[in-house]
Formats: sequence, structure tokens, C-alpha cells
Amino acid sequence: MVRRTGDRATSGRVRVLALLLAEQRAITHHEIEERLSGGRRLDRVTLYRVLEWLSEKCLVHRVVNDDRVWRFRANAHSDTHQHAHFKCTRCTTVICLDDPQAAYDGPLPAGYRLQEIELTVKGLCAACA
Amino acid sequence: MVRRTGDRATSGRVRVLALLLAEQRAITHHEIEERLSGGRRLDRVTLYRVLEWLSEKCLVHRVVNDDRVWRFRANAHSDTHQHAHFKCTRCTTVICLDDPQAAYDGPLPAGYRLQEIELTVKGLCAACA
DNA sequence: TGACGTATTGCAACAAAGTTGCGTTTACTA
DNA sequence: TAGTAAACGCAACTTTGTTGCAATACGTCA
Repeated sequence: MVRRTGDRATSGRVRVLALLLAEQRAITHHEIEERLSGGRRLDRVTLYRVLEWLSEKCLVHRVVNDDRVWRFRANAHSDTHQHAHFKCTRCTTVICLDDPQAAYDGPLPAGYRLQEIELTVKGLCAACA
Repeated sequence: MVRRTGDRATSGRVRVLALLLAEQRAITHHEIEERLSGGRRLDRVTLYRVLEWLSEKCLVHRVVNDDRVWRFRANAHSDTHQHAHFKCTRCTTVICLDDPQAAYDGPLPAGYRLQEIELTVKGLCAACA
């Protein structure tokens, strides 16, 4: 996947993408850093750059939670630019809802152009409920 | 409005709420600080605490944009816990869409409990389109 | 297979946004 | 109008993310 972009396949990119593909939810920069601690540790800055590159290449997408921290998740399926996420208000876990029903039929102000719709469902996850 | 909460009506709380009520969109801590510069300047920390208090009392609500900065907006109408926001991907302005059509009919994982639905429409505002 | 050039990396320093502790001031109560 | 607890202001700190630059490694081509 990394090589298919035409850019270099570095070990950082491969390791981070593999890790995110294995994960079932959106995780933070910090969590990724911890999980990479086995093997050669990736520099904090490098990880930021790897994540930036991955999301530029649409191999990954970012979500902001109310704790203002980016979370990253591998894009398994082709990106439809229509996401639905669930955010637990207690433990701040973020998961992706697979069957997004997101739609907006209401009016936008005159001159506004719609690009993307994001639906966020907040509540308690099974562990916190 | 401030006094009705039962807590103290300090000049900071009154000034910030008045300012947010006059504003038609969600603005950042920084923008609020600038607009308050006439009159006695409010300390940065105090402003954070005033905003926290206002949103605790539901006089104001917070939105996080993709720039990971809190934005605040006065709650004119009673809060239904169902918001719809428009975020301009270019100038990062945030406005509230008044007629939220937000709904989620899809399934949540077992054990998950829904508290609030937030719909975010991203695109270009009239000035940036 | 090995040398080369450029894309990446790692380090250090910086920046923005927000938080905490603590002594001082102020709004409300009596 | 005096007393008191809640807010405030200041300074220092934390977290998250960014920038500049020299060192390293990926991929190419001989």
C-alpha cells in the first residue's frame, strides 16, 4: 500500500500503517508511539510526519475528539467523505460506525458550498455504560 | 441570565456572555480576548474559567474545529443536545445551522448508550467559495 | 552488488492552547 | 458596612504539535 503511492516505503510508514490496520478504532499519536516501543523507537516528530503523510495519501483519516487530540484510523474501504463516529464521553475512545446514515437535508446559507458531512454520536461505550 | 444561575454575577461573566450573545457565530478564546481589550482587560486564565463556567451552566456551548481550538457560542434557544455546525475548511469559521436535521438511525454496538448527536457539515463559506 | 543523490529521519528548540497553585480582590449576605 | 467565600490575576507548568537543520537510509542506476 505504501509503495503504491509512488513515495518511499520507509520502515516507519510501514510499521505505523500496519499497526493502524490491525487496530479496530481510531487511536492517538500517543497510543501509536507506545505500541511502537518494541523494535526501534520512532521519533515523536517523525511519527507526526508519518501520520501527516499517511493522511495526505488517504491511507488514514483523522478525527478530533472533544479532548482536542487527533486520532488516526486506517482507511480500509475507499473513502466516501462521509464519516460517522462514536465518541465515548467518559473514556474518550473513538470508534467508527460502519454504516454511516449521515445526511443533511436542511438548507445551507446562500453561497455556502458543501464538501463533506461528519456525524458524531456521543454517549457511553459498553465498558463505561 | 448570569444571576439566574445562583452564582455570582461578575463583570467578566457578564461581559463575555454579552459579547457571545451579540455574535452570530462560534468564536475562539483568542477572538473573545481581543474583543474585550476595550475596558479592563480580562486575564487569559480568568477567561478560560469564565468560559468553562458558562458552558457548565449551559449558557454557552463549545465546538472543536479541525484546528483543535475550542470555539464558543451563546445558547439562545434551549439546548436540545442536538447540534448541527458548518465548518469552513478554508478560513475555519464555524457557524451553527439553526434547523438541525441531525438524526442517527443506524445501529450502535451492543451496550453502547447514545447521549447526543452532532452533525458537522464541512465545506466553503460564502466568502471562501 | 555498490555508490550516489534526494527523501526521510532524529534532535533540539519553539509555539500555541490550556491547566494548576496560590495569594489578592470582589460580590453578595447579614 | 463588615465579613467571607467565590472569583480573579499572576507565574509557572503541561500537552500537543511544528520548524530548522544536520545525519541517515531508500531506491536507482552503473
